[in-house]
Amino acid sequence: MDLEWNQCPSGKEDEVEKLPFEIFEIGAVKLDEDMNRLDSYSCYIKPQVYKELHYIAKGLTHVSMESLNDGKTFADAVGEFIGWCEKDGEYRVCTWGTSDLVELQRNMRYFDISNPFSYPLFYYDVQKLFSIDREDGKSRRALETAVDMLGIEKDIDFHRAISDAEYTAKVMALLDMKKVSAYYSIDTYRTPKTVKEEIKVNYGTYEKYITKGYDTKEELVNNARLLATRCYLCGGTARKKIRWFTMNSKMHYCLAECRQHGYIKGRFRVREDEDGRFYASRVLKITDEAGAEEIRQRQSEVRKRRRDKRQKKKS
DNA sequence: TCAATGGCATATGCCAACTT
DNA sequence: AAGTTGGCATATGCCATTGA
Repeated sequence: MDLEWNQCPSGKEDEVEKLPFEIFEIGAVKLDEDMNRLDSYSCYIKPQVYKELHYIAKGLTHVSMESLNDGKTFADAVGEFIGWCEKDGEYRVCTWGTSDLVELQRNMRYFDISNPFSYPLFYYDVQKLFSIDREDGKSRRALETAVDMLGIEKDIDFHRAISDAEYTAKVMALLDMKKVSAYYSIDTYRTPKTVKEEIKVNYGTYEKYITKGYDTKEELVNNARLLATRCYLCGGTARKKIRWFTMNSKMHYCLAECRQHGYIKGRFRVREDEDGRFYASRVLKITDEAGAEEIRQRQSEVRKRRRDKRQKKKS
């Protein structure tokens, strides 16, 4: 799936706060389990909030307001699109990058449409899968770059919803899905409300954990479930070698050790959801002596920096 | 132009424990 | 008693990347 959206043409001062980006086009291609192309979907949406195109969006997509005004209401478009998704049975959304599902749900919330997606919402970020399969797993390539690297023919213009969906599908079809299929992403537009809704996924090489939301950061970062380090391979307690520490209040790190599986490095990031509640997304990962040493280094650097600050202040 | 992520960096202030 | 140190927390900004 790919979306095109517009933003306030006259700048942030005049924008509608709850809707920084207004979706005006939906495009999608449906693949089966074997990556065979089954069907496609495409539609325009008539703008309700920003009635002029921002010059960036206009230059990128080359659409005209005239054609958008012939489009459907957002509610009709979403209803139709979700119907198209569901008509052949179970489906999984795949996008290039992480932003489309966020903006889609933000638009749904703004236009008061109940969220049709299952919870928790797992999806494939094809940009990430491409990186895991063909690069270092961390790079974030532009769709056109990936298309070039894979030698896919560029027979249609980029930056239209349906064409980018077609290209994303073609990229995905060329990936080694046996290798990358385990690496699905977790959408956090809707965050866990209760402990029961919390999300913990074991990816084999690492474990991801999304906590519920708390009113204050203090409550969050002092929470026992967040701070506890259990080995995700055997379930045993992993004793802390270095307790949780932070460099900037957002990223926290620790080092633990499982009796059976050795060093486990932990990191969590404090995040804020749309309702202003604080939650954490934590990753535990088995590491080796070198990885452990990196954590020790990082901690001593933080200490040294603070020590230096003190002395500098005195002199 | 605007949103988001991750990494790195700077500055500041309070408190408790330890050292001198 | 005065000074030092680390822990903890807040705020901010830069860089590089992607998305529209």
